[in-house]
Amino acid sequence: MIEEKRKNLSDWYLDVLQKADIFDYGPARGTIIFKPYGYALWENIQFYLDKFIKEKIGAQNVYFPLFIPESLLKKEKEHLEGFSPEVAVVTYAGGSELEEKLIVRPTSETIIYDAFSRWIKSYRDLPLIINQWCNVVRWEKRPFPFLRNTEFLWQEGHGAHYDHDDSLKTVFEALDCYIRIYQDYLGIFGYAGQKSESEKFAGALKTFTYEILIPDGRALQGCTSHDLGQNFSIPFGIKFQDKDMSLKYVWQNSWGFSTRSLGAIFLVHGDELGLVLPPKVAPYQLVIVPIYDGKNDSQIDEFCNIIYRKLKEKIRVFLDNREETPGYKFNDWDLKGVPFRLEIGQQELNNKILTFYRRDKRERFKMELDKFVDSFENLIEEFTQNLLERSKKLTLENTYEVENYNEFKKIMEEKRGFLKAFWCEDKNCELKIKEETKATTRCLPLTNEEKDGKCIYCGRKAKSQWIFAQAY
RNA sequence: CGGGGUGUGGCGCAAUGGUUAGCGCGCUGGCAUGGGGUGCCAGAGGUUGCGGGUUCGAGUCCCGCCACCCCGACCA
Repeated sequence: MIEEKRKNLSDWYLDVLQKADIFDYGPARGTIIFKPYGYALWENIQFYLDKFIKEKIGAQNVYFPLFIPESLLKKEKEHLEGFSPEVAVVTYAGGSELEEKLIVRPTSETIIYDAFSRWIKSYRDLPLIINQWCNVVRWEKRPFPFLRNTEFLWQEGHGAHYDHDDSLKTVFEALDCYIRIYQDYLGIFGYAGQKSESEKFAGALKTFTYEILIPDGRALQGCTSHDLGQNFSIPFGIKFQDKDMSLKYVWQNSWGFSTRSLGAIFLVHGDELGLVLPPKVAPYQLVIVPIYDGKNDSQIDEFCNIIYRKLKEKIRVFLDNREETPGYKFNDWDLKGVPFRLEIGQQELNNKILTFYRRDKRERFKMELDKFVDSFENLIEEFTQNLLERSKKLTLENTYEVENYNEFKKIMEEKRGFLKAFWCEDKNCELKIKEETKATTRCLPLTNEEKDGKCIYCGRKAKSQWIFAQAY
């Protein structure tokens, strides 16, 4: 809908990602292999997010087991019901049937909170905030690389707090970290907000999210941060003795950010030449392409090597001296989405002014090497902002404030996108809208101000405009 | 699980029931080229998804199975 050249976004995506050496399919359905170039991207995101999690949220990293005894998963009813359709279960191991089945974790609330119940005894033990980087397995009906893998990588953070306010503070700190990663590092705009009752995490009081518009008009849930209230602490018996000697249950939260974010990067920024990777997390921030002429090849090589050594200290750089034509390499690096390129040939040999190229604008520019190195931080900041602006523009241009249901249906049929509409917050209206238009509530934006309105579906009184879209 | 589709070198495809299953991309070796997917030469690479059946003869026809893909319900 939005970009002519990406009419078939799914084909474009699968084709480009495989050509760009991001991933390969795994042998089991719904699994993928992260190839070095794809995995490096995740490692770089991890680097920044991990720092945020430790410094801004105050969490410590841990690692819990992959297997969860079935009895633990059963302790919280809503959680169990939410996840049981998509869990993988080990029933046979070591040559015989297991006495108790083992769940391959779809998320780790239960196994972590079982430990919390033993670790937390006193108000002095609070808050307890931990985080783990791990894989989880969810048997999705229809897998799609990065956006819905059977197995995916993420971090999941878990906080146990003295009271609800303290827990909520962490809920919003986590959400804020995710928004900062998406906006300041990945250049991806979205709507931060609260999930509806039916869309929230199984077992949570409230779920907060960052909803991203994909150029085909559908919405991607970019992360989640849950206010768990005391829904888990009560069944798991996570209680502490307070100063006044009374026993109290902790207030909890959990929050996660996954490799789905890579899918968002590819889909939101990519163009007809291929990927456009945000420079702060791109595996290579710059690639040097030597352009040989058959006469001065050794001098060009030497010159490239000097520049390479100099850039290497501050920039993730790759020197591409493969035996391919320059045109081939240009296209290859455009496809792989490397943010900057430096072209070194006869013209540059005895010259201080070098030829650079930036992927987002597809423009060449001339600059002295030292100046480039000195202004690199600013350049990647500006590059990221440019991506964010584009993404924001796309999102705003495809956000429609609608007041009658026919218009709503028409937009969903013709172009999709985000639809902002009053909703009475009755589940039945939400369900009917989904059945009739495929759109579900994505979130109630945090910036929402309550006012008088009428539900887009039933016409009854409504106080807030929700964001609707077709979910990815 | 429902609806549709496809299985042939690594990938994309071709092959009226009839010799030794072809082509493009990619890969290997070589020569030239080199500022936006360059050209030529020489190579390597196959139990046609699996199992039956029909036939003088099956990639091709029939039956069964399996796998994967697309569309829906589920979903970070």
